[in-house]
Amino acid sequence: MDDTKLATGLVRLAHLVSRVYAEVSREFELTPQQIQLLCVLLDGPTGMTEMSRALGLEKSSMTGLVDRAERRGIVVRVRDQRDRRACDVALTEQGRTIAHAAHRKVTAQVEALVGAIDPGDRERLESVVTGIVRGRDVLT
Amino acid sequence: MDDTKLATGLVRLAHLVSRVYAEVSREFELTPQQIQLLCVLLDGPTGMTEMSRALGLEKSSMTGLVDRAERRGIVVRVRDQRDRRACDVALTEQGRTIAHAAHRKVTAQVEALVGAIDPGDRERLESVVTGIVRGRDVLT
DNA sequence: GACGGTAGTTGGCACTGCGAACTAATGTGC
DNA sequence: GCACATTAGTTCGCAGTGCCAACTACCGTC
Repeated sequence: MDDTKLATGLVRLAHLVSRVYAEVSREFELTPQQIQLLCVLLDGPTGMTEMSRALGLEKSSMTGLVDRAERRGIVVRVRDQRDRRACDVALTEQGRTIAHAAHRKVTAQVEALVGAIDPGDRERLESVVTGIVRGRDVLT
Repeated sequence: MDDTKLATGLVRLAHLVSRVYAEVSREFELTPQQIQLLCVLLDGPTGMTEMSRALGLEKSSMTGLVDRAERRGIVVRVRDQRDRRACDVALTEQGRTIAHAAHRKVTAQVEALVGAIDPGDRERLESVVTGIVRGRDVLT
């Protein structure tokens, strides 16, 4: 019966983290989605379809997201030579800078959220969280 | 150095939970925000201002959110008698049903995500997570 | 009874994300 | 070598999100 308690706690924690994400994004005058896009691209230039998988979005949603990001000068579309239908999206210099800074800030604030906990607890929590996340997601 | 590992894991977890939330919401043909609204209201009728605090939104954003939810018949605005500026938002019967069902589904899916862990660890984690979350949030 | 604060709304804006329909290039089978 | 299905990405229309600034209406107080 109370095996929902941990789940509930994790959901709340997730909401909390989302707020941190949103706040940090605002500081950079970007949306959380745009920051997320940047973070995905830290792994290197990526095609639209692959990114849509990584972000869990429809391809059609990607188009707009990348359009707006490009307009802001944080990413660029690079036409693929081998396959002229395709294009890779890559970070601009500015985009890369923001991506790193945002990543640092989010990490720091989440770390602060967790605060001081017993080192043993931290390790346990870490391994559980890592286990849950493994092979499922792509992000920051 | 590796004190960023937990933070990173938590960010990924947050994204994962958001997806669960989004999927479940879609099953009910509602948005995550609308489901969130319902869950907050499970604690009882609530004024606009208080809800905006609970959800971390501007009051003006609440107006639209509640408008659309009301149009869908899942909540109602109840004019406050004592203070004629104010109103409480309350669940309709249908809203309550959905709120419970959605809560169950989200919890179950997150629980499934967590998977099997040692009962002792679970209890420990529960209290750690609860400790982090305490007094900061309101949600499911 | 004037006046400052509070509850909620309005309007304009940029952005999100979906589905369906589309264009253009690629690869496959015959 | 060409018809055909497939794949990459775009376009369009739509409902919804969330901010800010400005506003209305009501409350409490002096």
